[in-house]
Amino acid sequence: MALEHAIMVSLAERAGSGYELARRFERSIGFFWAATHQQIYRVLKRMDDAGWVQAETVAQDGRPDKKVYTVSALGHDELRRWLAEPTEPAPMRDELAVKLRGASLGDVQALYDEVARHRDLAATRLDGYRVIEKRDFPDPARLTGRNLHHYLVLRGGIRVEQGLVDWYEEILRALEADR
Amino acid sequence: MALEHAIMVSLAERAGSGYELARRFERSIGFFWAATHQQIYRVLKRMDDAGWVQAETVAQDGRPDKKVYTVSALGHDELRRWLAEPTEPAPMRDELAVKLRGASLGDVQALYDEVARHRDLAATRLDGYRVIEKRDFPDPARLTGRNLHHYLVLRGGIRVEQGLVDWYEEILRALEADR
DNA sequence: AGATGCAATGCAACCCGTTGCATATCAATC
DNA sequence: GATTGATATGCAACGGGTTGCATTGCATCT
Repeated sequence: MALEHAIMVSLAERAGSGYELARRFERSIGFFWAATHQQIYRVLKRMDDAGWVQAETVAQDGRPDKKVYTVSALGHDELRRWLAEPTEPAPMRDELAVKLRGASLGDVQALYDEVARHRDLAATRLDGYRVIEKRDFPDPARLTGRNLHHYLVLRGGIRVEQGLVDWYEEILRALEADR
Repeated sequence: MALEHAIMVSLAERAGSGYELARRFERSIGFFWAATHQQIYRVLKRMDDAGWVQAETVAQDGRPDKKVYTVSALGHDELRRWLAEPTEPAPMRDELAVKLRGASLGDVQALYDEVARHRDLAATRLDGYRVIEKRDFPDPARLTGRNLHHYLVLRGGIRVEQGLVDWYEEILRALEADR
């Protein structure tokens, strides 16, 4: 599984607690690899047992203690091993596509509305990505190394969302013409 | 879950056995909702117990018996209920994106090769979709109802794969420029 | 004659993700 | 004074997906 490795990639960039990781997964990393705090805590513990990360308890004033995790040498070895390993493309899972395929067995107008809703959701996410793109990568041609890689991941998110928006609008146009 | 409903959508189009369904999931339906034969057999049994489908054992000569499943009235009710229900967009899961984000922690050249491999895989899938598009939907403007819906699902597959190919090529160009 | 492969169905074990719940501290608000 | 909300961590149960294995019959290939 890749959750361990996604967490280590994030921790290698900057050490952090489970709670902080959960918030990172809601933002940047979570755009292409989702995880809840329960998953993260469980996996962090497993990785601690395996020696991939080390925890340091940090007392804070005005807040509960936190455990700040760092990737160990063993963890870095594992990360390199995993990075070198080939990755199989994940099979697609699109529930809306299943509903579209079965649309004529139910209420086509309801599906139309649902597609419009998904279009709006995707357009909102796309806007969010574009804001990050302009804010964090104003001059993409000059990027190198890690920053370039981060930018390219964001580009993937933008392309996927744009593709979805275009698809949803094609569906809406076609369903209107079929009414 | 949607596997039950994906199976019912498929069975509503045409009755079939678990084995036949497994092959359909390798082709058309599986493009946007993957399932193995073990999953399918298990779920078919569950649906039979729930009364959503009915099985009829059919003897064949030269081949083992098969159980041909049909969607029952109760199953159609459940399908309509599910189709009317809102669908939440599934969170993305892209392992290659995680590796790209952590690329500088490992061998960047190996990642380059891996991206090239994924580009080739996506391009092959895309070609397959385009063949189906030309063969089964030569005149998309005239499509209506169920055929239109099937076409629109295929269009989604084409758009997604094309988006991936474009993304992978952007990555390859950028990594070359960064060498 | 033996091996491979396809058609056809199924069990069992394991892992992962989801959901619901629980707990504690402090700040800010009502 | 009580409630909400953020910070912070965690357990337990359930359900779905994955993987490995098992069986039977026939056809075809070596």
